[in-house]
Amino acid sequence: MPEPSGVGRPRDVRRDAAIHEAALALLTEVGYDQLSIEAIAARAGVAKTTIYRRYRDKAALVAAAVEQRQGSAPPEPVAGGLRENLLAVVGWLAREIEEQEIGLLGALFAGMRGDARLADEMRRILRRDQAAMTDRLPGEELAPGAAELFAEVAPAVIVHRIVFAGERCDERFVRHLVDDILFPLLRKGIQS
Amino acid sequence: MPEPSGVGRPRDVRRDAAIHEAALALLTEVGYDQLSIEAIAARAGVAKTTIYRRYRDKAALVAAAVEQRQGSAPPEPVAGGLRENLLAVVGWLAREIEEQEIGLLGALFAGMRGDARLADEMRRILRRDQAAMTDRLPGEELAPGAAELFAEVAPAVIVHRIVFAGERCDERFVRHLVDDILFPLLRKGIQS
Amino acid sequence: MPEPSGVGRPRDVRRDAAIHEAALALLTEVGYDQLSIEAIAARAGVAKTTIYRRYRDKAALVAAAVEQRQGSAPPEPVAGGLRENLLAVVGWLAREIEEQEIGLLGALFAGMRGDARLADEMRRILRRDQAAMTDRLPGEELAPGAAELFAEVAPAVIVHRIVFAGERCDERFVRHLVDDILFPLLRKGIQS
Amino acid sequence: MPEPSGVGRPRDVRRDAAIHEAALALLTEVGYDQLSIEAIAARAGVAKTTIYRRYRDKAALVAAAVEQRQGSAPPEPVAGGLRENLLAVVGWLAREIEEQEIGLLGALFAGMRGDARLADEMRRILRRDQAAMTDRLPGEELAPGAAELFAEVAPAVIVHRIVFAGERCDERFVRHLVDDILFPLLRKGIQS
DNA sequence: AAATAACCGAGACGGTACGTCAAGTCTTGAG
DNA sequence: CTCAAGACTTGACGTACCGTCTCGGTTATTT
Repeated sequence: MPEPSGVGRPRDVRRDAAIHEAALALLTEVGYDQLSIEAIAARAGVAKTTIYRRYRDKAALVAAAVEQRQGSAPPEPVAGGLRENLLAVVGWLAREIEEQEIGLLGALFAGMRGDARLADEMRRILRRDQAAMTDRLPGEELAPGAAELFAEVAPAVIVHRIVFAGERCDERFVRHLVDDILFPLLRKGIQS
Repeated sequence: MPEPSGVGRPRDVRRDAAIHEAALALLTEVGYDQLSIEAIAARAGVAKTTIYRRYRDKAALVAAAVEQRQGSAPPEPVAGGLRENLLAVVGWLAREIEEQEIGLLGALFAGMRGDARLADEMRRILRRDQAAMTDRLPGEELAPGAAELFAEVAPAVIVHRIVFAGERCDERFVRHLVDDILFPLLRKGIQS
Repeated sequence: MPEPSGVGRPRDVRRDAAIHEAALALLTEVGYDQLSIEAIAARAGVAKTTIYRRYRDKAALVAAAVEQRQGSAPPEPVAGGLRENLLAVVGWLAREIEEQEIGLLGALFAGMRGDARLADEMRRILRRDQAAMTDRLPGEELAPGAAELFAEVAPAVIVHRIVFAGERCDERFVRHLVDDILFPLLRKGIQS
Repeated sequence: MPEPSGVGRPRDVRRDAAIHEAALALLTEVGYDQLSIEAIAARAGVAKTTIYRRYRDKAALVAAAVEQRQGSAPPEPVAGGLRENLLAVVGWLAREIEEQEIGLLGALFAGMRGDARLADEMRRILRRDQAAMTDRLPGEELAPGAAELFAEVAPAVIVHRIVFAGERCDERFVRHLVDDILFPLLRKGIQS
């Protein structure tokens, strides 16, 4: 993509916003592979060329749209022990993924084939929140390496449930995930 | 799909095979969303009609092809304790997923939107091996509910690693998964 | 263009007709360079691909449409001498060119660049009527080589008048062309 | 087009020249309907705006470029009779047309539809040289009205040969045109 | 000297049409 | 009824130019 070089008429940022908005809306409405540039352009009230000037293809557009979107912030550490904080963070994560990441996951799966660059981009985005997320856990109760373990297991199980089991991540599931999996794994002094 | 009713010229089973073969080959070559019925027909040396007579659309075809494909069987239980058997089963699972399920995952993600029927179909297929798989684990060392936990965690972490981390599932990772996650979770008498 | 090979569903001849009709109509309405395949398809009630299956591009389509179109037949030889027959034939030719060849001329000029094949095609079409035309002239009054001379001069002057002078070819002009140019040139025994 | 009013920064005449040059070069290279303003601007090293400030559209630009281009002057009258002068003038005319008018003709045909103003402009340009041309012919040998007849027939037959017959205008053709057509028509005392 | 007015390059923008591709349906003729 | 071949409609693709419109910056003339 030819980056805007500063000379010439500057790009209209309202168009960027409109495109992102339309893309995200349609993404959640129809899913990734039913998503068409044509429809995004129409919804955004923008010419197709205006999109193609910015993004090489659908994958790049979705990546940008998702990156720019700001999800809600991870919850502040709460009073109480590790378990309470795990419940808070996992609950937040489950909602976050459930709400809008699904379309993104489709983009990732569908697009990473034949476009390693996109795959990397996606992974970068996905990792973005992880640091902030694991910071919320109280260090003193954690086993060594627990943060990595959390990032490895928690999103995996949540995504797996949503996509492969096709079930919601309700309160009960969050408690199950914390009590039966994460808490035993992460708390200090349990490693065999 | 109009099931063949028995009268008239019978369907040529060699065509079914050729179609499946071509579909799976192209699936791993180009990925799900670059997969075209047109190309499958060409590769299989078969008319498009012959495919549409059998499957409603691309999703159904892929589902059938994946279902019919026989992966290698899960390993027999080995002498030794739970850990050895976990290593064997997880190693097999990782190879299985790594080798060819990726295209299927793309299909699942991309297709489940707007086609709940397909999603269910896919889930049914995915669950098929799980029973056989968990049967391989020695019951006497397992905590109660361990089989479900295994099915919930192991594939999730493997898929997550491949897709989101974009890393291989080598021997080292398998040991890590078993020793740091599965073994602590599943062995009898560890539940708090 | 892949010629239809006989096997498979045959092309629908009514579509050919509709396409030709729409092309000729739009050609005379808007001219060659304002002519779009898209509009032809819409007018003919036919998909764009159905046109592109038959013709490589606009030029080829116009060539075919013009070729297929049957203009009126040249007039029968009339009683009377050479001059009367010349008047009849030239009058017919002028009307023929004036009515609908103009768009074709545009196609020819615009398209022969970069497509020698089309140019040849066009020339073939243009020459088609000439033989029939010159047959109408009474041989016994003609100087040797008069038929070639007629074909060389008469269409040239008519086209030149329409296009370059931008004037109609009325009765007066036809008489002028015959009396002042063609008759002196073609009648036997005048060669110096 | 807003004519430059004298105040403000004056237009850069070198740009006019560059635009004309590029236009004519591309015109002969790719033909009229493959000619794009975008390409002309690129070739001339000039912004599109700079062209659109001067010309309403492609047709106007081509018209101006062709008008400004100076072809070679018609030959001086030579010693000898009418035939020799005809040979000289027709030879010059054939070369002139053959060399570079073809693209112009395409412009004319393609553009006169829907732009009568352009057509008139073109005709004006085409007629420009005719007066000078016919002045070269020795009046005393000419039949009355011969100049008009020459202008009517000679360019017509030349253009027709190039475009419709697709053949070169070599020495032989020039002699044929003069001896078999123009000389008999134009010389004094031959009119029946 | 400043103000004004037009020129200029660069490129965004909404459009229109291009020519291609694949989807899924339909039609023919042969088996 | 199956099958191969291929026509057909539909709809999106990504590209190319169109002609218009900002921008920032550059000359000239006019005040």
